[in-house]
Order: sequence, then structure tokens, then C-alpha cells
Amino acid sequence: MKHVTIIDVAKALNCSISTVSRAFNDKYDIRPETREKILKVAEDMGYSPNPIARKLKQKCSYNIGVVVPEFLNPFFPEVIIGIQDVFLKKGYQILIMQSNECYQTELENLQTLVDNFVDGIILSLSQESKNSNFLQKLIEKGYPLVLFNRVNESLAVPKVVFDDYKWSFFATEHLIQQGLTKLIHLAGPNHINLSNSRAQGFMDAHRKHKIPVSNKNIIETGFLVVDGERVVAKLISENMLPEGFVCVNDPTAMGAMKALKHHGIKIPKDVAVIGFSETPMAELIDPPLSSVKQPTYQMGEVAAELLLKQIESNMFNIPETVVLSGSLSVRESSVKR
Amino acid sequence: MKHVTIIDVAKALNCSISTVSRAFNDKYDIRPETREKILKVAEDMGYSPNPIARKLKQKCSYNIGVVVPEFLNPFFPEVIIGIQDVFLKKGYQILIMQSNECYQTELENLQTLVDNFVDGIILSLSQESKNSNFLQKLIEKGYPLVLFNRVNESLAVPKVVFDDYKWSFFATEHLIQQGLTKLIHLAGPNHINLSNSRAQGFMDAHRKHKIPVSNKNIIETGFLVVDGERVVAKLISENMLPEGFVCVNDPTAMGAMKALKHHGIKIPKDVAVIGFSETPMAELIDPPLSSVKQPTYQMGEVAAELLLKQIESNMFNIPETVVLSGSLSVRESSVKR
DNA sequence: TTTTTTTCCGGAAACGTTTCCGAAAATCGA
DNA sequence: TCGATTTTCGGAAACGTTTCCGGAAAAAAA
Repeated sequence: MKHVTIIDVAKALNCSISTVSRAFNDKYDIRPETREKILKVAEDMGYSPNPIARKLKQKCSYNIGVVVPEFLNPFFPEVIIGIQDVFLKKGYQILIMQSNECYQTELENLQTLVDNFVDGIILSLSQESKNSNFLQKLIEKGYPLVLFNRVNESLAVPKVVFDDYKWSFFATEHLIQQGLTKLIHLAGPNHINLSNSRAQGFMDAHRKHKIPVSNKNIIETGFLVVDGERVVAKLISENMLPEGFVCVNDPTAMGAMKALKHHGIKIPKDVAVIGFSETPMAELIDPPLSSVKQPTYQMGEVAAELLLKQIESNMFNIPETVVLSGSLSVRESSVKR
Repeated sequence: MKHVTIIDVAKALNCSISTVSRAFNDKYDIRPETREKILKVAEDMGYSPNPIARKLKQKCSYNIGVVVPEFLNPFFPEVIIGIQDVFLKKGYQILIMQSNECYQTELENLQTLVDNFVDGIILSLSQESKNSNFLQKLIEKGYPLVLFNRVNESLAVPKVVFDDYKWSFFATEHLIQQGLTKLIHLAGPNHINLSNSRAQGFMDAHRKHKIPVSNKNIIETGFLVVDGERVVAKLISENMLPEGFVCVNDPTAMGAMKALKHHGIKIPKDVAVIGFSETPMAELIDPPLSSVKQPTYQMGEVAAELLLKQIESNMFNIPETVVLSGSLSVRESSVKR
């Protein structure tokens, strides 16, 4: 599609392109009357500065890449909104990619963003992420990168995480304080940091209350509805149900509930269920699901600000980790009467 | 961040930049041995062609704008995945914007995309969209644009829609065929096409079965969970509950269910509920929600292909409308035993 | 009135590619 | 061996901005 250019505007006004450019950008070095005239004629002609030429000259793409494991559940979209609100104000565009919880797709997404010369990347690792070679190479090149939520501790890069340990501890304690002692943690994939932190919180809550607990109380499950459903169905078939489930996230909790209800097991009367990374649906399902609520919008804002700081400083900084806190929404699914 | 350029590679090889360019792009007009050597040295040097310079020369941004009303519910993210899969294969990047169901935000999103010289836009209107002046101006300029799902019939532009009328008819008929005659349609905003089509399907299903029906059976509600909840709470307080609700979408249906359950009204025993635009949660809530399922991924693919055709043809084409069909998932929420 | 200073504008280089056109070298045929 | 043809490569313009530097005109000061 043909665009009106600065050359067209200059010719129409019988002035130079640098004069037109100063009219659009300068706050000085142009006579006010000349500036008004240029802006008016440019608007009448439908001129709008070509961002591609500007970016070439300024050596900056004004694009930010955001890679999330998935965006069908509202958690990551809520974070993305926080990221967008910060960057759009600064004139950046956001390229959103989702990895469908697949490591290979995550790598392709990262490569695509790098090939497009994005100015920085904000990434949450997919369920299958194991190898950080690619990320390590980006970091070594000085590529601006921020990790959030699902991070890899070994990478020297700014991070925004949640206090998974603490809130998993509290969620577990909430059940223990109601007299439940036989609990199972439906954990996330073992190589993901937040899975381990949440599992650790689960264990330490038991230890604090001197309740026997072992690695058998932790079952590596996954992050998806089908994962929770599968594992709980298996436990039911083996007649090994606990008094309560502490789940790594809401989709897994919902899957657990689905399997329990399918077998006529009452929640929370027979088995209590508590989730994590609260979804808006937590309130709507029956019974309403207790869950740890995370400040997703703020997580996005903080991640964006960390990346902006990295882009603008153009210097090596000691990467910081921001740890966010949350709350526990107690609903029917975990309250024994 | 400093990038290796084609000039650096040419100097290292003591050849010209046009030779390096031909090595990366040509399939002819370069000696094969020269080409291999250039590609190897370029890789060793970490050279990657600068997409910004390429875009300036080719007068194409390779960016596509996608504007959706919201992306916290999985419907629009599922469509976006279809769009992305088509465009990423063709070397395009997708800029995803969400309007938070707000017309003003939608306009700002569109303006931002236009200012960034995107090559085309795929848009679904927000709940508040009323005025199409901005879109009409884009169309008049020949700007490639495709509307999907929530469209404005008066705009001469390619569209991808669903057979809302037909499936609303079938959903209503499903309840009527179980002997329900007192039904209410929780409708979307009146100025949105699919709201009217779904309302019309609801009416005509009654007429087919010669059941009295009037405009009082249609209540303009909205698209959100809180909308359904508010309207049904009001009906309960006025003691004006129907035998069944046919809802404009799943969030509204879930809100309706929430209000009914809050007042101890049993679903579907006392009041049946049926939704539309099936969300994965439909199966998880209690009772599982009947809903009209739409082919979201296909909707994205078709929208992307229509836009690609428009971008590549560079000619005026008579805009086509693709109408997709779906299915009705019958679950407990609408089955009277 | 003259000299000095300031303001405003224009010209051109630069950003990093693509691609066209011409020249030099290589190849082929007589 | 020479002329004709083909192949391969280099130089430079172009894409549309930004920005630097210099010059002309205007304004101010002596």
C-alpha cells in the first residue's frame, strides 16, 4: 500500500525534508509558524512517518518479544496485559508467542524473535524446558532478557517470580490446621523451579506441624487439567485417596475435582482440594475452589520495567530477582465443616 | 545491541555487499563455492540479516495486527493460534492487541497498528463498538482488513463468521423438544451482529414450534460473567424465572448458573441453561454446561488466508464472507430427565 | 552604520539491506 | 587463436527517515 512520504510533504511545501522532520520531532530549531504550517499540510496529505525508516536510522526495532508456555488459561494473558500497558506507553510493540507447553516450539519462537531483531525478550519457560544453551548464548551476547514465573535459577538474568514456597506452605497449613494429616501434593514437572518451591513448601508445612511426610506424598503430575484428572483417577482406582490435595495450579486442581466428582467422591466432605495461580473460574466451579491468588498484572508490569531498564541502560547490571507475594482465597473446596 | 552487518561480512571476505546479499538470497548469479564460503564465514561472525533494512527496501513491514475484544477467555486465544500458524509460516509477525471490551481502546489499538505500518489487520469488534467511521476510512484507503466473529455487516470487507442463527435455533429447539416453553434469551449487545442473529434464531425456533414468544423473552445482557449473574439475580428477585435460559455465550451462561446456584435453584431440574461459544471449562463446572461449539482454530486460519489473499493480490476484490458451522455439545445443564 | 551573534533552514551523509546494470573474466565455438 | 557468448562479481542507487553542519538571513549590540 502506497504511503505519503516526507519527500512528498517537503515538495508540496517547497521546503526541505529536514525542515519537515524537525517539524514532527523538534521542540526547537524551527520557527513556530513554519511548524504549524507543515503539520497542517502533512495531515491534509495523510502523511504519517514511516516507522521502518525511523527504526533503521535509530538502530532500534521498538519490538519486544513475549514468550509464554500457553495463553488459553487466563494467567499468562493477565501477565501479558501488564507487560503491554508498560511498553505501549513507551512506543514499543509486543510480539506475543505461545509455546503450547513444548520446548521445541519455545526454541522456534525465541529464534523467530531474535531473527526479527526484537529489542528484548520476556520469557516464561514451557513445561518441557530442560536445556538452557540457547538462552545462555543470548545472555552472553548481552541480549536483554527477563524471565518470569517459570524461571531457571542458573541463568544470570533479571527475574520476576512469586513466593511459591511461602504460599504453598500456607495453603498446606490451611488444610493441616483443619485437622487433615494425609495430604498429597499434585506437583508440576520436576525440573521447573516453581514446582520444586511449591513441593518444598508442602513438605515444610508438614514438618513444622510434626506430621509424618515423605516423597510419596508428592506426585509429579503436570500443569494441565488432563494431568490432574489422570493422576487422581489412578489414585482412586488404587484406593489410595488422601484427605486432601494441594495442587500445583488451578487447571490441575480442576482436573482432580473432575475425577473425584466422576467417582461420586464429595469435595470437601470426603476429599479437600486447593489450587494455585487462581483462575477466575475458581469461583464458578462447584464447589468453588480455594486457590493461591497471584498478582499477574503486577508481575507483567515488573517484568516490563526490568526489561526496559536493561534496554535503556546498555550496560551490564547485576541481575535482580523480584519476588512477589499474593494471598490465599479460601472457598468451599478446602473447608471442612 | 550491536549487530554484525553485511558490510562487516563483505570486508572480512574481501568481496562486495551485493555478493554477500546474493549468497543469502539468490539461487543463481553466484558461484556455488563462493556462496558456501560466504555463508560459513557469516555464520562464524554471527551475522543475521537486519530485517528493518530489508523491510525498508521491500516497502513491507511483515507485521499483521490482530485486535480482539479480550483474551482472558480461551475463545479469542484459540482463534489467534489459528491466525499465527498461517502467518508465521509466511514470515510475518503478529501484533496482538486486546480492547478490554472498550470501543475507545479498540480505536487506540487500531491507530497504533496503522501508525506502525502493519501490512493488514484482523479485527473482532468490542462489545461497545458502534461507530465504523475509522474502519470505513481504512477500507477507503485500500487498507487490508478482515473482520471475524463480531462483525459489522455494512462494511465492505472480507469476513469470517459463524452460523449464529442456525445454531441458536438448534440450541433453543433442543430445550423446546424437551417440553420447555417458557424460555429467556440472555442476549449480547444489540448493535452487534451475532447478538441479533442469535436472538433471531431463538425467536424463530419458537415460531417453528408455534410457541408464543415476544421481545420480552429477549433480555439484552452482555458478554461477561457478571452480566449473566446480574440479570438472572434480578429475574430471581422479581420472581420471573423461566423454565430455561438460552445464553449468548458461555461466560454469560456461567454467570447465570452462579446466580441460580446462589439462590438454591437447581440446574437443570428447576431451570435449564445452555451456552454458546463453548469454553473448555464448560465440561468442568457443575453441572457441566451444554454449549454450541465453534471451530475457533479454523476461524483463525480462514481469517488469515483471507487477509493474505488481500495483501498479495494488491487489487480490489469483491469481499467474501465465509460462514463456519459448529456443533451442539449437550451436557447435564440442559437435559431434563 | 557596522559588527557580532543568533536563528532558521537546507544539503547531505548515514542507517543496512536489495537489486539493477555494467564490466571483467571465463568459457565455448569456429 | 580469436571472436562471441555466458557467467560472475562489483558499484551504486534506492528505500524514508534522522541529524549534523554550514550558510544565509535576521536580530541584537556596539
